[in-house]
Amino acid sequence: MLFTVKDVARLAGASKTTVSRVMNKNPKVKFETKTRVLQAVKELGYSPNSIARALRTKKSDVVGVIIPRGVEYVFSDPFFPEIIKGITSVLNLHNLNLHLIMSNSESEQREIYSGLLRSRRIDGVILICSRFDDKQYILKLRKVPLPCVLISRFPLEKINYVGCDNKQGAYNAVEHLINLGHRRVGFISGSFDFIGGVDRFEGYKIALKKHNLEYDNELVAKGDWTREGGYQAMCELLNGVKVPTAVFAANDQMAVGAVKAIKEKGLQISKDIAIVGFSDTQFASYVEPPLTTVREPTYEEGTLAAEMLVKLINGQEVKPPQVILPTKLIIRESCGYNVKKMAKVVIKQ
Amino acid sequence: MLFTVKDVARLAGASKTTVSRVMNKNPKVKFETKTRVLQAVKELGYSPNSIARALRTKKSDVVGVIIPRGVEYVFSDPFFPEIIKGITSVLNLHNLNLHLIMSNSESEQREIYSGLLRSRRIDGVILICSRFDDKQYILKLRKVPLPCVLISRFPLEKINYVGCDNKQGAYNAVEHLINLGHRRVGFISGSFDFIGGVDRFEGYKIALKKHNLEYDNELVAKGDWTREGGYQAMCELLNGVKVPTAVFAANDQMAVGAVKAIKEKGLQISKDIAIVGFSDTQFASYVEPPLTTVREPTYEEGTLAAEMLVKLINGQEVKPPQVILPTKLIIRESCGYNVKKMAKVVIKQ
DNA sequence: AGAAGAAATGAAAACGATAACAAAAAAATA
DNA sequence: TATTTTTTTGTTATCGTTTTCATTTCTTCT
Repeated sequence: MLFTVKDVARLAGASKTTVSRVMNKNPKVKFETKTRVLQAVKELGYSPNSIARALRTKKSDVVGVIIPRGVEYVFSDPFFPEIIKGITSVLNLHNLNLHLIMSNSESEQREIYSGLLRSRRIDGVILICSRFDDKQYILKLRKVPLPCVLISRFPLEKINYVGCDNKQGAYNAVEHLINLGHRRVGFISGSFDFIGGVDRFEGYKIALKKHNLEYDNELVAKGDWTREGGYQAMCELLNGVKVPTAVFAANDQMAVGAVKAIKEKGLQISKDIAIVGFSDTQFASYVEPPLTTVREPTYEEGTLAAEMLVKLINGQEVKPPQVILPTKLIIRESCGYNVKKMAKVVIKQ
Repeated sequence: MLFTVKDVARLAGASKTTVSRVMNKNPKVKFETKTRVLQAVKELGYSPNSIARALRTKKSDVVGVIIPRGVEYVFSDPFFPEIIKGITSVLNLHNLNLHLIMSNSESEQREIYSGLLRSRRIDGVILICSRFDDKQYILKLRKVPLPCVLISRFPLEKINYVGCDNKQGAYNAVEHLINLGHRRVGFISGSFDFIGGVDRFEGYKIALKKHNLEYDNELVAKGDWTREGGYQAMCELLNGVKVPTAVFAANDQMAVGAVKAIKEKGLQISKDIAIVGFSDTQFASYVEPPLTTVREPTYEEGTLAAEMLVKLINGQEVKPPQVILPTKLIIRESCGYNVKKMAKVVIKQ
């Protein structure tokens, strides 16, 4: 049996208002009545109807997390659970609930935006976006309007987001290779409809420039974020006129594919061709040899985004509206090391 | 600006009730008035307040998915996103929303059960359970009461669940090894607080028995589902008095760890020691050599559970209340093959 | 002790939808 | 045309809270 304030009020010999005050920890209730009410609450196992409360207060205490179709796998594998864990850790702290919105198709996606966001079911939204195409949805969100935080940098003004520094991360990876003595550093790109794909490519180019190496189209092959794509791209590079001595792949999956291609060619990783990945997904360390890669602070992206959103919902100001978290180069065994430069390099598990 | 039925009614020159009827596709509205109302709806960009509707109808159109702390990683990696994808694909079809409940601690877990489930915020629950300990929560759920479907077999009567056939899967894996000619088949177990851990162990033992091989404690080492645990367990086996010629690990992560240990010992996978994993996670195919493993139909578990729950919510009968989905042995390269038995074995990518 | 002020409590309205019932309009029948 | 039946529409109550405002009770001070 489910009870209401009315039941509690009757049992405690108080009014509905008083019961409500007790439930909401309003201090203007005499200690004695409070205990009487709490006793009744306990006795009946009463828990307020959050729907009714939401209707009256116009606050649902629910946050929507939107995951556009396709994002969860393409980029990196434990991305999705990790980011959700980060988000929930913060939301739980604030007694907020999480609505997971995962569209399986473009049309579903559209419905979500037209219906759900206006249904007052949600106090704010975290949008895990990553493609330039997501712009249309972001603009719609703004019109609702609903507090909103993106996960991933996005080239739009006046928007809240938290992302990781893809450009700098890529830069560090490539610089690492150059510091090891490599002059012919190849790149296996992701697709360029992804923001991260473009940024990582940028970082690659900037690193070359900084070290006076000329950008060479022959050293770049296009992948599609998958292992198979990485494998194909590496084959291209291996069969090209200029075979690179080191390759930076825009994510770990492709790096793993590249490793396979290199091995099949009878070459040795790190000795013949060094390789660096991006994201530090689990298989980066599973592969033989363990992959040097760029670690993305996925969990922190989740927590930060959630914290930002909570502030927005509470009408507080969000200090820097846009946050780019630093990445970290994780050095394992896929690049070996140049003895001359060894002082600069710390081998890490 | 957000509008209500009242606004639409005024603009369309109709009553609130009529507007409500149109929104709910009630057929008893004259075509002419219907179009007038829809015109007004469009003009104002009206969308019903789902909170108010939920209060009145006592249906929130929200389904809770509970993921107890720790489950998402221990078992197998893409488990979590894959199962969620399966669930959402069905829920979206029925216009149901998904509340993701992820507790970060035991105390949070407890709060969830005492508060959220009674808050009428949810019409039903999918509980991704896997430990015997989860029993307490299941029992609480029953008391609420709230339609509920478990993902994972659970040793309780009169409960709805969908799981995969861990026992048969393990059986098949071990039988495969035996068919290849192996007589000394080892087992790396997971922890036994997990239902799947016990079932897979059972399957191992049954397969031995069926083929007249005696169970031998010396051939069994305890892991903890992690790669590191698998590595340690394999080391134990390798240093034991009876070194197995084949090993079945209760999940892929441990299998990968075992592979590492075997390689370090200077032995060759499949030639010296064959190995089979469980789950067919992504790294099963990433490892060198690609792992023979048992595929768990994760996505289908999600869809089926969601379909069952939808039926329960609608008061329909759920035909078989408990479903065990079959697994599939994926044969790759970690076991090689016995020429004599080859006819039985199909090599697969 | 009585008045003024503060603290605690309660009655009634409101949030925005739907449901039950009643009434009006249209169609069918006599 | 009058009457019955059917279709369509509208009125009012309701879901379970919180909020506003009024009232009561308790303190404090002269």
